[in-house]
Amino acid sequence: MKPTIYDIARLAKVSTATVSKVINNNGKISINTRQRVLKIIEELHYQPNVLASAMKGKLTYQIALLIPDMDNPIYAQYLKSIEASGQGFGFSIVLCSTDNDPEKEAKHITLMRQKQVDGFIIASRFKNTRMLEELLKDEVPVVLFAYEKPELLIDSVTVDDYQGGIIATEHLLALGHRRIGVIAEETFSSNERVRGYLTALQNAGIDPVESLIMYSGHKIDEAEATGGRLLDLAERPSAIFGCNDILAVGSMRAARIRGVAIPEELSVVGFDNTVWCKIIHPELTSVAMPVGDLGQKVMEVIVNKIERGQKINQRIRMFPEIKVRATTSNKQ
Amino acid sequence: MKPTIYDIARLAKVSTATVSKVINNNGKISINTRQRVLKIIEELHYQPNVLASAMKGKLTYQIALLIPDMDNPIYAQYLKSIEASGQGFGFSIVLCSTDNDPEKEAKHITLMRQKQVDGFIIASRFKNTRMLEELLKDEVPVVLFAYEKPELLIDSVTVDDYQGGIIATEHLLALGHRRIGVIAEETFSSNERVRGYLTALQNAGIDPVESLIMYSGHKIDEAEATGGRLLDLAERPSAIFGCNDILAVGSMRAARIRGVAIPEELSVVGFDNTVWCKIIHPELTSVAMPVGDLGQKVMEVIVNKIERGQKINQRIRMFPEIKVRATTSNKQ
DNA sequence: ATGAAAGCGCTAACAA
DNA sequence: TTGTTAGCGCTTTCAT
Repeated sequence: MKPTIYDIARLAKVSTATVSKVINNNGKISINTRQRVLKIIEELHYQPNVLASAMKGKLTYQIALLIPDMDNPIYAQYLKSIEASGQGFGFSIVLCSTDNDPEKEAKHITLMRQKQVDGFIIASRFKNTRMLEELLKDEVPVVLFAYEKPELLIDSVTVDDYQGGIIATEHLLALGHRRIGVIAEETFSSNERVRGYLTALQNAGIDPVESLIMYSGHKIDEAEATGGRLLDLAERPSAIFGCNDILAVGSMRAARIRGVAIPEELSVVGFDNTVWCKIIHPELTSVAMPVGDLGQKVMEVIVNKIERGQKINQRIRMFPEIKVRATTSNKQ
Repeated sequence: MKPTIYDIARLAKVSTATVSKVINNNGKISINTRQRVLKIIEELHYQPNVLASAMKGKLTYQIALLIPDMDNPIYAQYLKSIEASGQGFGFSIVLCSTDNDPEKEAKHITLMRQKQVDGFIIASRFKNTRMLEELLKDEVPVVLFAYEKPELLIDSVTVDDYQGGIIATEHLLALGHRRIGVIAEETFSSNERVRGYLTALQNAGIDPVESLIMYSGHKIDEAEATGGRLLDLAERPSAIFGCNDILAVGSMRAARIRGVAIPEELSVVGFDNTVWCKIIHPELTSVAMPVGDLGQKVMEVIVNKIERGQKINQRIRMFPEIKVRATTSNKQ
């Protein structure tokens, strides 16, 4: 059997209370007793049972991360970043793939609450608003990541998507492009990026053309099809802004199929700056978010809520920056 | 306060024992009592506390997944597949990124044991053999995934890497290639794939050329450099087998830089059949493992160990198959 | 069919 | 400085 605190107490000839104090470094313990207890702990390879301590109102040091799926490489990066900063704060991450399914979202949340996780990080999108409201009502620590829910008073840590849309579009405008297509998804972030695109056009005194704004599913094939529709327009855009790298890469494929040269005949900008940018040819210009900092920040926020019951509500938006690569050039 | 089993018992005018039996569907409970209890549970939105039940010797329904990192897209796929089948079995996955660091491996294992996870799935590589032996000694359920440790009596679920190496090489041989380079990593799987490569050459009556077998780090830049060394050989190979897609894609980049046309002047085969194969141009021929089936299998194995204490040791190897795409063609 | 009660391993208030 | 003890929420044995 695994040794318990009782075994340690017995062998060290002290009470379990003393052992507990030694383990948790609180209360006053004489140096002698402490050493003796520590020695026994060492000898028996004693490991405190986190469950039992959580039962007494302590934390489980587990945070559930709800994320749509791992097919989009940016989600893998989110996960990596959040898990890494979690380690720094002493929290483990329980992964919950939602597949954009509100049912699954609800099941995960229910299950994770039964497992007494200390909080929830919800990444990228979440359909089940009812569930979110319930968490809020029950004062469960929740923070949204790379996602906002303006209608709810709920903390979030995101990149400034609107700003990102502006940056991407201004980059293309500066290269002389006037007819700029955009491919978006039906998500909050995507819409913000489109809003940035419109602002940038307006600032440049260009009237937005509705037919240049297209919506696509999140699979690469759908992106390719949508990019194709943009390229098949009677008056073809000279540049495309994909609201994420998948959408941009899909457009690049559509261009290749049609023999449209990138960047000579078509400039393309993506968003997320995933590794795809560097493996595709030509390398993709993309708007980068500071994923590492975002992960760090979201853990800070949720840990403050968990450990200090911090109630301050905040929407943190960090700045994106554009990584210029080979898919964008002056309009010819 | 969240309702406990006592609240339910009180309101339903039964004992906690009865409530417990209703929740767990065991013992004999009259239909009336059951209904009454269920109704109260419903009304209070009662959620049993998994911690407390785990304290009484039940499971936590959590499995720790140790995985090197998320940068390799195949790991993200592993994770996705394992998490999905975990859901099917009612187990959650706690993610532990090891970064190939034996210290981190050890820290995670210690921590996860304190958190009383029911078992461990260790994916792809694991350096800390001492830790592994300790788990085995303590009879903690562990299964290796996409990784084997021949010197230890430990269960594993993998693809048949040796066979995969044969398949990849035979594909190239069938296309008329004789001088085939290979880029490997210093891992068990990679070595198996190289072994398959050697076997296939031998079967074809070709003497392996030592200088055509190169080892690379796991980053794309390192792969590109190594691919470059292969291409800069006085007598350049007409085909390269990359022991994973990163290595293959790195070679493709090296080829592009040197103006070596793929597949006309160089055929390339990868391994893992990640999404990279479909986004790179030309699309990469790659050996695919049945990731979904592997994930399913590994959960089956570990859940049998956890729930039925199954002791049967087994190494399960599933069959790979090649997905032929555009990077391979007849030697010209 | 139902309930009383012990106890899982730990923490913390209180006593000594 | 150290120990006693009550309980966290649940399961399970043994009575009834």
